[in-house]
Amino acid sequence: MPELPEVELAARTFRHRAEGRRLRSVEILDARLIRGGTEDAFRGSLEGRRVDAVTRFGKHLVVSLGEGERWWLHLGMTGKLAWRAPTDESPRFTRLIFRFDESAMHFVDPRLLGATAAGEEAALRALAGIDRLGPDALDVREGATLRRLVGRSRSPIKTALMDQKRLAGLGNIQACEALFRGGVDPWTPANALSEDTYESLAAGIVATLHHTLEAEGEREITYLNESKGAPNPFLVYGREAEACPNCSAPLLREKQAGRGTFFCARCQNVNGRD
DNA sequence: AACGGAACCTGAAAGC
DNA sequence: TGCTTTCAGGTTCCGT
Repeated sequence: MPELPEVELAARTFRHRAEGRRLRSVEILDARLIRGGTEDAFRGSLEGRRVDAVTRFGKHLVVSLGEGERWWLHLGMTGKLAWRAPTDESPRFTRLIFRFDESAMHFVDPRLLGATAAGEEAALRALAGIDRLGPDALDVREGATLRRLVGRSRSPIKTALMDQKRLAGLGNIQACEALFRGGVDPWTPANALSEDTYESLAAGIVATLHHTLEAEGEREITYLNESKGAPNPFLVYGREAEACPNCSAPLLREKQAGRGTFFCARCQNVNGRD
């Protein structure tokens, strides 16, 4: 589930619920999420410590616990942080529970592709690969900046946008949405796009990130107590065969580097490949 | 160095 | 109905 907007919302909720509070206990239901050390070491690094700050880098969360101690979390593809009252039952697929005095944070992750670790800052950043991340996608607003970051790659622009070493935060959905908003063919090599195209693509990235933040922030509040799923907030993602919101042509889906790419052939000027 | 593809995991939905 | 295949919003490793 999580790309930059979801992780940003997770960070805000985390701050709201836990900043300034002490982590009382850690329950490990499935140790496969824990990296870089034993279960006991992980628990030992966290229990009794106070949450000073929660920071997001791309899709990564880093929690400052004081005295140089840090806690890293990555939600992978299916991870979620669910906050509940202390006595509430865990949601299905809860793998770890972090208990505070007035609430409990459940790390829910059906596919176990998420990860977490705790330890001294430098070691943790190396383990998590945070030093290898490109700039955060929310901070890249200029076409020229975007071009400098991804424009030397010969990969298709969609692949380049999702490369966290170039630009941190975009995943499959946000890349599809940004390319649609910018009117860009996802298969064009990144180094073959014009300056003007980078300008509209940068605008597309900013627009989709803010749109998703607002839509899902709203969802979180509105649907907090409802079991119903919210409507699809995206323009093209998950809308194969629906009408393009811009030109009404049927939207298409094709596999690209193993991931589904949703697009409008007309608005994004996609010609036959293969 | 840089790229495509498989692997890591598991569940839900679609297809037959 | 029940079995099989495909797909899923991520990252890393491996071979070319």
